[in-house]
Amino acid sequence: MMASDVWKEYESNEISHSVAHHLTAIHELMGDQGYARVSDVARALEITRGSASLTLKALKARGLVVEDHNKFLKLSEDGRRIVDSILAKRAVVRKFLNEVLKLDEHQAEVDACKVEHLLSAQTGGQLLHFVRFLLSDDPTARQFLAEFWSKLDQNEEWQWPVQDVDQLFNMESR
Amino acid sequence: MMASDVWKEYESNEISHSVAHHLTAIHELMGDQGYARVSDVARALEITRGSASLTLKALKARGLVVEDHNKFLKLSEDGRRIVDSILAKRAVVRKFLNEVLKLDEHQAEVDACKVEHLLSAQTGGQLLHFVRFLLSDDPTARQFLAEFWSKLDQNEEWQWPVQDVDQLFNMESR
DNA sequence: ATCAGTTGTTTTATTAGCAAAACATTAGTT
DNA sequence: AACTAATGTTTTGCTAATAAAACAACTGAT
Repeated sequence: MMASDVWKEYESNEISHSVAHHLTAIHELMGDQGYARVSDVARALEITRGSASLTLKALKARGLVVEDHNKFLKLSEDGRRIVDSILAKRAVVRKFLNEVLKLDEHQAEVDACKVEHLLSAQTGGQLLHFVRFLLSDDPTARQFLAEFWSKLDQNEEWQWPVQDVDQLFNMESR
Repeated sequence: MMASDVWKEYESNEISHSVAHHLTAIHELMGDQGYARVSDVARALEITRGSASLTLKALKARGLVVEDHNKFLKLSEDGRRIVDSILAKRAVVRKFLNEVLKLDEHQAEVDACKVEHLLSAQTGGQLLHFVRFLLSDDPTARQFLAEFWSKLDQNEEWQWPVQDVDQLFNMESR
């Protein structure tokens, strides 16, 4: 039986996927061209100006975005903090999917983009530790990865999804 | 610059979070009590019967749920296939977060629940391979995990998020 | 048989996020 | 000055997913 308080936490996130990308768009525009206006965000996200205007108005009300005397947008302290944590999680997940699991770059980017705003800080932090050690020059880590990758080549013709979830790990991990 | 076709793929998923849980609720109710009606699904998800009725009507129209002559619900072939893949991904992610990254069970369950319907089949499959090998009795895997866990205890007082994303992996993995 | 409880549906309303279109403002050009 | 382009906002409408409330139909007990 699924605990109902678990699945409903999906909506109780700090930010939505859309908000995450409005914020990161501002961040990247600031880095790329030094400023970010409503139209720039709309262009970057390929949505209409009207849509961006409404979303950004809400973000200003939430204190995540601040507006210049001349309609120039900027991330607030809180907004910057959120963007930092999202970009860090995205980078970690993308690196793990691409460089460890050997998924192609596009797939890694798409999947990382999908989950970046959903992972908790703890999960992101632990995953960072893990990937850091995994990709370090520690001989044990290197040997482990080498063995894993060699095994990967062997089960090329594998089928997903599996019929019986209970047998997913029916090997040695009870 | 973020490729705009990447972040918009979030909406172009096969199923939404809500649909995923309506379907898995039917699956689990069938296993638990042998049948699933609209009210049972609503109770399991803690939403109103009206809400469940509408969502399930849409799922019947999409051919993922079929209805008995007496309003009893059942997963179609397609519905069952979707539930299988979701439950498999959830199990893999939960196991990875809990047994490898050592996140507590609740956190692992919540995060797995959030991303289960978003991961591609390839990502889920590769992650399964990885976790299987990682938790197998292969001596290299065991040694690697032992070293990782011992390192985990050392950086207990770590700070997330990081200020500079570019320095996340600034160690040896360029 | 009536009354209460359960079930399923429909209608109305809300929220987030988008598009489309109308509108006002500003900037640049001629 | 006038014309054009870009910008920002507002309004209207759409979809998905919810709640709330009203309603109809069936079940069961007394």
